[in-house]
Amino acid sequence: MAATSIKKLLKTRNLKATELRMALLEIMSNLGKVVSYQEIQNSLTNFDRITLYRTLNTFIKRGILHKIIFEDHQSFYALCSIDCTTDRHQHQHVHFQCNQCKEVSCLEAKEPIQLAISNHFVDEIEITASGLCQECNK
Amino acid sequence: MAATSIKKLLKTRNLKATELRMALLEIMSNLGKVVSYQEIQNSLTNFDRITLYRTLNTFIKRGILHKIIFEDHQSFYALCSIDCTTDRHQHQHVHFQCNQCKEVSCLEAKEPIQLAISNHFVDEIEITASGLCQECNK
DNA sequence: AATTACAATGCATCATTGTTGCGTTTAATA
DNA sequence: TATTAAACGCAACAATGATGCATTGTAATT
Repeated sequence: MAATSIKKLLKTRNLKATELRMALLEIMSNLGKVVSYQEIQNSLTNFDRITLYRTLNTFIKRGILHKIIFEDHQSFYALCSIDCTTDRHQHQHVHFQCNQCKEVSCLEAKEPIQLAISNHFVDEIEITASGLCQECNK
Repeated sequence: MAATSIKKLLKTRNLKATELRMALLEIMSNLGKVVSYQEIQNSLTNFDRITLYRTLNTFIKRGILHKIIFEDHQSFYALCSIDCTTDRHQHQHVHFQCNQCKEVSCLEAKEPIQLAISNHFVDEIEITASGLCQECNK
């Protein structure tokens, strides 16, 4: 994603194009995958921990990023699809973590994921799976 | 669960029946629901934080408890079904959190949950959903 | 019932992350 | 360029995760 596109994205969400925000989105789009909090920290230089914390939360709230939590409490972040808005995240995918290489990926579902539970109103569904990824399964 | 049953359970997992372990399992089985880490701490008296931490981890490793993590990093714990062993957790259910009362429940699936991803080996699947529970949806 | 072995505890210690308040700085607009 | 609200950066604190190690307690044996 070019710097101008990033600025446009931020503008649509009523967010100022600050240094850390630009750097973060550039890293995320360059890596083009799900990244761990660790990776984000390692990729950034001269940043304030609290600002990063707030930036991530802001991005999640505004539908720019989404967060995935696995059993070991590690947080992962991924750029949202174009459908996500400030109001609502629209995810139709499964989050998969490879037990071997520990990489996380978003696997798009072909059909909307449905889940009916009697007498419950189901708002959001999150599916995480683990096993071996394409590479490690060879 | 009676004290003798708890002792038996611990014995089958090669664990000593210590005070905290007995107290923890008694609380879990009395409450008979998914409990948050907070609730566990509040229900216990005179306990060491690190011992509790290790006890929970031990129980998870031995297939006595399973842990559920929601977006807000709060941990929840539930007694495993009888099928879980030291080697492997066997869960065929969905974890549901109510957005209103914040209660978490395990909803048993009628059929085994399957998920096929091309070229991946899928080992474990975890489904979490949120919305309104039976009570709050009235 | 006393002895023994080792599992489990309790304490110290440190790291990481989450969270909030507040004064200062900066981006975006006029 | 001046203005203003948003965002930052720092301080401070809480909660949890994690490990080492000496001490204690459980469970099996004698």
